[in-house]
Amino acid sequence: MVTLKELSKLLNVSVSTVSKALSDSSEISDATKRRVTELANELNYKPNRIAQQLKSSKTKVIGVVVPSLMNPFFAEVVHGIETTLEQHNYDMTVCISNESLEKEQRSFNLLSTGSVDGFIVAVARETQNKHRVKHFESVGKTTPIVMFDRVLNDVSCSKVVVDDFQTVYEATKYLIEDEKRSQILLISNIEELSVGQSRIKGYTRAIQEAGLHSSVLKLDNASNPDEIILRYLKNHTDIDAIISIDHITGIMALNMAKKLNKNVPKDISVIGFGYVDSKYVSSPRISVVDQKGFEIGKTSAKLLLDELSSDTKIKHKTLMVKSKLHLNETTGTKP
Amino acid sequence: MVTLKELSKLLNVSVSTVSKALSDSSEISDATKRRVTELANELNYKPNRIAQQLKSSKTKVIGVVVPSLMNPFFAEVVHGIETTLEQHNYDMTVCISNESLEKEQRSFNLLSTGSVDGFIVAVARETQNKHRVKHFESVGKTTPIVMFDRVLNDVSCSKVVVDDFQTVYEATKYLIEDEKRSQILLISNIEELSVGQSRIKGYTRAIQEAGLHSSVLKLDNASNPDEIILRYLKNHTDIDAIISIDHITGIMALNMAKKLNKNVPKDISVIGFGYVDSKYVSSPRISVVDQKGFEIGKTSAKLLLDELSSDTKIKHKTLMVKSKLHLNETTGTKP
DNA sequence: TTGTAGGCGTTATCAT
DNA sequence: ATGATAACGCCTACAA
Repeated sequence: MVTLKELSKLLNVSVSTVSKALSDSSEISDATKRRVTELANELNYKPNRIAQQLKSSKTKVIGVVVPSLMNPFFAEVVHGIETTLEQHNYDMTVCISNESLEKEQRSFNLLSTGSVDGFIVAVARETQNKHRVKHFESVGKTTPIVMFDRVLNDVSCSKVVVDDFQTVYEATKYLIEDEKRSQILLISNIEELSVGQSRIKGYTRAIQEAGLHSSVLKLDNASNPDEIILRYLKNHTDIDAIISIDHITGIMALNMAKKLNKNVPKDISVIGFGYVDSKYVSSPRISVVDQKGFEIGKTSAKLLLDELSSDTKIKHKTLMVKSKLHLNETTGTKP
Repeated sequence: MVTLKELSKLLNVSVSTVSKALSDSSEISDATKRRVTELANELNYKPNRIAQQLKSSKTKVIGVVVPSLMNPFFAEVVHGIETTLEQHNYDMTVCISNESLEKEQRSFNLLSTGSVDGFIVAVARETQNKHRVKHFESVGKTTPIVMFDRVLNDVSCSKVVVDDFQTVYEATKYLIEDEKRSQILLISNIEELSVGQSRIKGYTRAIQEAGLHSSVLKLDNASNPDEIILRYLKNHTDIDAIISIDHITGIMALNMAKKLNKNVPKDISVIGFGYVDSKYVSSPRISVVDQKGFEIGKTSAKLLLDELSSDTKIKHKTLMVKSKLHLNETTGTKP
């Protein structure tokens, strides 16, 4: 690792001259600038980022803490974050909480010691269930935090949320009004999460307003979700529409309906949740509520960078990224 | 951010005393140790990691550069990396190359300026196609690199590879010998990658050895891969087995076969590629070659950490993680 | 135009 | 047992 000091020795000038020359300072003569830059290029000099960080007490690194990367929604969000950060020459340190409170705390504590300029986080399941907020509050005092999707209302920080209630409300209404469905089943594997609850409420509201009967199938992280769905459909042959609120059970439900020789969408309409590419792994191509993970990631990163660059303390914002219902072949009577 | 200096002022002792007391040095009296640690706890002192990094010229951070996170294989690998790193108190900076050479180079150049102690990388498609290796070679001189899956043979560094040839060879042989299939179609969307070529070779070898006719359907990143597969199956009604070598076209092929009223696995056996959880989104549950992404991630991280901790320069190793064929319901005459 | 000196926060060596 | 000093690599106000 070649340093300013070494360059200065080789050139018989002082360290500060080298430093200034490399930053093209007007104080330095063109002649020395040339000499310096030439040697710097030759030896492939690159300023040591750690030293720069210590000096400036800015790292240009963001800590990203997510529950999982195997959930394509979070993978998409992280991708969105990376896209925006890289445009602004920021790096990201990614930590995976695995839905564990303790792991999340460790990540925050470790990274908040000067390693990152800010955080973007979707809080772990356990954290949300136990309502533990101390690690966010203590870190948040000195380092800006942006929460997305999984958000804690009682923590004061910026947030990027999804209109979960509204989206599912509208999707359900669509099934009722446009598709004339009346026995609509909601399938959930995330009912203990705040986002899950909002989605279920959206469904319930639409069902109630239409004077219909609501049916919610909770899978409780069972190991055989497909079989549970199959059994349910067998025992409730009147179901004529299914809406799933996570990224995988929609496709399962579609497959199970087909297994029971139901025609989709003629006999049963299906709407899944997640991201647009889901449609490629199902036949017919599944209609989905696109959570816009990429968008959420970009928005979160921008929000955080704004907060970091503004000298005046902005008060925390909450932005909403609207989901979008993509109708494909599992809805509509004419597929 | 409270520093040693501040503590030392408040306690009327020198900075070095505080530093030693906090690291429980035997030079310091128990009395002062107590005084120091008490105040440190009270003020929630945490050593500044950047300063430690500058002093020790070790960052305890690994740079991870992958082509994508939307491909569940890479997401799984990154998860495996994180799991191992976190056990050893390392963090990771994740960069997504998006299959772009230029982005990959930028990431390497930026991070190699003291930001990370080592790299784990799966090289981008473009890099592999254009055979550009300079950024790896120049960085590799000073910083250890581990390549996984997408590997460049002419770069000297440690590698973690998959036995692609052997795995597909065996899977094909299984279809031929155990399932008595004779018209086996291979579907590929990654034929330009080295791993894709190895897989195709494994297939071809098995087919040739059995004296059968080989058929390879290349999708060329088409926007309507499902339709291409459907058309192919329509025009080649004699196909009695399908093997896909990427993570998504296997499920597509299964769905298309069903659409043509083929019974899977009675009429057609299907084997996909990817990871075990794929089976949850298909019906019947798809048989897959599990690439063991998690394992690959853990192995890569361990290999790198070994290299970092050993003072003697180990020469570079190449490890192999064996894939495993998981037979589910899309193979076998008795599902 | 160039050089000197000090400091970012920590740690290690060498006095006292 | 405690403190002073230097150093990691960079930057910059101030001197020369």
